[in-house]
Amino acid sequence: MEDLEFRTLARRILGDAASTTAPAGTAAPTPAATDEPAQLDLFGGGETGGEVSEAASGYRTAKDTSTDYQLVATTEALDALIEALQASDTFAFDTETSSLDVMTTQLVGISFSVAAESGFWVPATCADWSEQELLERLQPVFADANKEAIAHHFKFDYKVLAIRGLAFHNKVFDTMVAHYLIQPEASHKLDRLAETELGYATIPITDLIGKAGKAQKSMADLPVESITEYACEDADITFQLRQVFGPRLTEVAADELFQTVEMPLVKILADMELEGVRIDSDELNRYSQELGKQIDGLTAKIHDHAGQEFNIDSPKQLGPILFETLEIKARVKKTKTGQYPTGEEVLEKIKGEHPIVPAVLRYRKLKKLKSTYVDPLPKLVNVQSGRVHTTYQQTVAATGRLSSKDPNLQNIPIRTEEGRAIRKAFIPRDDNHVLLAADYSQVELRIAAALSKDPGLVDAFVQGHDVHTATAAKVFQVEPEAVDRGMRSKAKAVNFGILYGQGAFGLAQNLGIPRREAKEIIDAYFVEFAQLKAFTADCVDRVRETGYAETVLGRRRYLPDIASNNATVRAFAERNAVNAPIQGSAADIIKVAMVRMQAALNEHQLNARMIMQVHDELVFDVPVDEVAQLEGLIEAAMADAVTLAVPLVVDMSTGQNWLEAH
DNA sequence: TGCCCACGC
DNA sequence: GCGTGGGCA
Repeated sequence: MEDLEFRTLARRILGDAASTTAPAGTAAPTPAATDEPAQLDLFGGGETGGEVSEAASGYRTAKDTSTDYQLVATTEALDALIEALQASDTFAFDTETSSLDVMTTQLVGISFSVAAESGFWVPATCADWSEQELLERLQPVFADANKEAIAHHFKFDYKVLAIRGLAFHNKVFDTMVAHYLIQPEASHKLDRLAETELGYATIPITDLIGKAGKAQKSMADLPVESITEYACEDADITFQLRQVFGPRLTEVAADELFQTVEMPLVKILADMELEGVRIDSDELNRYSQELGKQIDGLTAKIHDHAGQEFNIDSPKQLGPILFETLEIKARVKKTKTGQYPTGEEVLEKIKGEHPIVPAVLRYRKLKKLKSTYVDPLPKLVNVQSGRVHTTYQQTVAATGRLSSKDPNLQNIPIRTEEGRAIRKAFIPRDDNHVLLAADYSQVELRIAAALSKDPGLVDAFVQGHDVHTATAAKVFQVEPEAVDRGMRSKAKAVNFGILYGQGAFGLAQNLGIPRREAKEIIDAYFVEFAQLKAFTADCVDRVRETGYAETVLGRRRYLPDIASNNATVRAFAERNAVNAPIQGSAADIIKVAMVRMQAALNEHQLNARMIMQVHDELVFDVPVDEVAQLEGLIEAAMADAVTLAVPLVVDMSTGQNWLEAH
């Protein structure tokens, strides 16, 4: 790769940028018409899979596309690139890193593209600059609020650069999130989209660093020149995808959702992840020891009962012990694999038959707690920050929800005493701070009420009544004062069932009652809440007509299975048709609240930080003297996120740990 | 690697 | 209904 000739560079870029158009034929993979040889041949004469994949897939590749990919490794070349970036009102970029762990990765370089089939690769360091010097040169580009930055999975690149002090003020267009709105359940990987949307097969990363395994190299191990084509291609493809997805977002009526919710949210999530959550590792380690002792005790007890040692974690071994050795009579049939069922539900039923059973149940609970939460959490604490830095995934849940991983902060136990102990280990940054948890009360049921306009349900919320008690009163035809716990819990189960599109079978299973009784309850329910019933039917009808379910902000979920000939498959789609608008609207609402809340924090220049999102709950790390002010801002941001036919109610509480903050 | 189970909303 | 993750086979 030659050093670029910067005098001609700007002219060439500007010329290209001026004539850039969205590529035609975005769907069908069309082999390139050009017989022009690729500019670069990094891999020698046909040693790699380029030709193979081209032949096999029919997609164009770098080899048969005339591209202008340039290495930028001199001050003159960098000057020209920055000039080109400043002359363009939009640019795509992509960071290359040595690993995918943002907190520890090295920055290898950044690629840019301001026009289709062209790109620039800028190594993080070279003879002419250090990493910091490079970022200082690029800072004005990223700080330009009038410029659009395009990236695929922007959150990752943003975090890598933000850690290094770069300030971002560009308008953001994340092609991954855009595609998530266009086709939520499809793959959003860049390589895949290059194929399906551009008919182009990218250079496999394995061509550079080898296949996964011990011998796999890191991006940082390669000579910078050899990365040029690969890195430029990513920025180029990203640039091209933006041209395709812009109009597509309009077609699916998702412009506003994208611009005003999802794009602002990307940066907010990134900042939450970088901020992290402080964990009391000592507390968890103590608890781990305690759990370990209890598990050992239970293991001995269980083996003692069984009269032999065996693997309690293995259903295959546990089954025969329970039902043959100990001859516990189970009124259950074996599973299709010929094994005894040992699920919690089964064991719960035969708890009284033999003392080994409750011991196994408790053993499982504690083992699960220890291996899923107590032991892994301290290992995920970043040594520098002393906090866990989760990753919020914005493009995986089909309904529009976020998900959280490494660690998953959205499934930390709360229901049992032993589980709740884990929440005690989530603590504020220091003695001067508290955790503040703010959660939407019954948000999905309120959405169901608002969307259906069912008078009974709407009334209960408008009057501020306990919705499950109000439901029970109607279903069981008694005064609200006469509703007992059993009635309320049954009503609660039906309310939840509605949200999940669940039928009599599911309800019966949940409540442990005969299916006939479950059906009676549901029938009575739908007599009282006839409009809610009509709403669920409308949801299904609309999906049949349009092909998709839709949330309050117009987020779509396509459900082609609604027309399936397979009754099971079709029924699943029908449940989704009811659930997706409800669950998805709840996701929309809290996302809006997060955007509003971050704006409020910025506007008032508070030191409080939003640090967690758990579907209907936001958690803040707050200086004690900001608590009162913050509560007012949260109430305003969350309760008024959208206007519905029922009020949104927000419950708030503070504490010295996450458990206390509930 | 896929399946089952269990945790959250 | 929507997820993530541990452990077995």
